[in-house]
Amino acid sequence: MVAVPARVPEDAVAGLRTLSGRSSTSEQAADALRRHITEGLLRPGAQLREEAVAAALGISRNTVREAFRALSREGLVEHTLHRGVFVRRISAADVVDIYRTRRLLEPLGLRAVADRPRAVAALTQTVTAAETAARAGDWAAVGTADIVFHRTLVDACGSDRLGRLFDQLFAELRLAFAVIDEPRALHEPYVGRNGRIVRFVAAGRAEDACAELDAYLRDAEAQILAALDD
Amino acid sequence: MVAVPARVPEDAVAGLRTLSGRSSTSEQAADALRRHITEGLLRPGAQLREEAVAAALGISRNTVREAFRALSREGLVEHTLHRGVFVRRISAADVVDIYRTRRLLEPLGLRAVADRPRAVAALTQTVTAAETAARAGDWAAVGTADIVFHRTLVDACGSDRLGRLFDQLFAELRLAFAVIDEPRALHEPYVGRNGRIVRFVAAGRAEDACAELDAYLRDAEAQILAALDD
DNA sequence: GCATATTTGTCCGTATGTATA
DNA sequence: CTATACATACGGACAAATATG
Repeated sequence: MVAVPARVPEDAVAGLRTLSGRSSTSEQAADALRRHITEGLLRPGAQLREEAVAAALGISRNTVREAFRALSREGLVEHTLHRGVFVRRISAADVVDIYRTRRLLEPLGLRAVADRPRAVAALTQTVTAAETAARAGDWAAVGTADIVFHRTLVDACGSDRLGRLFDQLFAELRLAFAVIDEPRALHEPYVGRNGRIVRFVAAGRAEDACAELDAYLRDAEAQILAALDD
Repeated sequence: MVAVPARVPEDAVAGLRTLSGRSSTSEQAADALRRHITEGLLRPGAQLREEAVAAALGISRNTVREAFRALSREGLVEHTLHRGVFVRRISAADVVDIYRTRRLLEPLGLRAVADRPRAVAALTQTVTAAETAARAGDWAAVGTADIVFHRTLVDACGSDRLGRLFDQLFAELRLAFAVIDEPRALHEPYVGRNGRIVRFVAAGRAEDACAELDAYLRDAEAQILAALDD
């Protein structure tokens, strides 16, 4: 048989789940690849070879290529002509822009939350979940709770399009997280800070909450940028 | 030969320009379709039949399908399983959400502009261009100048991702504009209002500028919603 | 730098299923 | 209900670009 060329391991794509459902095959393929990427099973920079993906999913190359086009528009993969498709590598400039965007938008959500007791309750709940997960040492769950916290903030703006922008933005951030091997150092500090934010809001001190949020975002940005240098 | 079925006229796609360049064929096809849609040559609701598009562009159906997947992610077309691809129809709910988003984000840009004389100059220039076009009766150019004005606002935020969100959002708005047959009634009122906004900013009255911007956005939303009811 | 192998890009033909007149 | 047009999906083919030894 053929010697495995393996610039990238042949089984990088082996665990893709079997497809089933009533959406189109290419959409199911895109879903499977999306899950694999966001769960960190496919690392940034890894190449997705058409034939390997097609074989792993039991579908044709043409259908795989359709899935690639969709994922490319989502920013999860990069397409280079005649070279192929690779899991997106997030640059330092991307991180800077992502956090600039967050610092602009999340305060809008925070001020919207201030008027809504139910939103404050939802935020409190995610902080509690994060604290529980942190005590259990489940840093992946802590990271998820952090994302839910900030997504809840944005949701309070009431704009679907802003919500979708943030989903995409968080998907990119996950790609940056994937490069960091220390989930604890990454997520632990922010459990307490989210708690402070929500307590400020609950106390009606919206400006203090915004200041804390801004500090949180600046520190998180600096931490990821530092981790990206290696 | 085959009788033309023509739920949609066969030549709806006939004017697609010939492809050429150094990007992939499917990307060039997507570009050509994107231009046709944003320029209003392909109306919302029109079906893009694979074979017709492939024939018009002189490419294969597989390649057309790849282009469709990309355009679908951009929100320019809608994909319905086993029915095909249609130019996106913007709903009233979409319009409401789009303007909600604009009312959240554009004030951020307006406050950022206030500190930058060069940005104020750029805004002034687009207003002048709009006034010139209005005197000439070129309402398409007036519409373009309006878009440039508000895009300049958002640009002042300094976030690429916000800029891209707005590009997409304006692309959707163009789909809504395509349903309106009176370009003059649509664009004329806003030439003067953009002028007021920029004069407030130049005078250091940022809050007055924001109030005028908010009123502008509410009126524009109401006008489009009214036109959409028919 | 060159020859070769691999992979992508693109096309075609075709079979099957689905929605609509 | 049937017929038809169309989308879905596959597999094979070949050229062109890229990677490899």
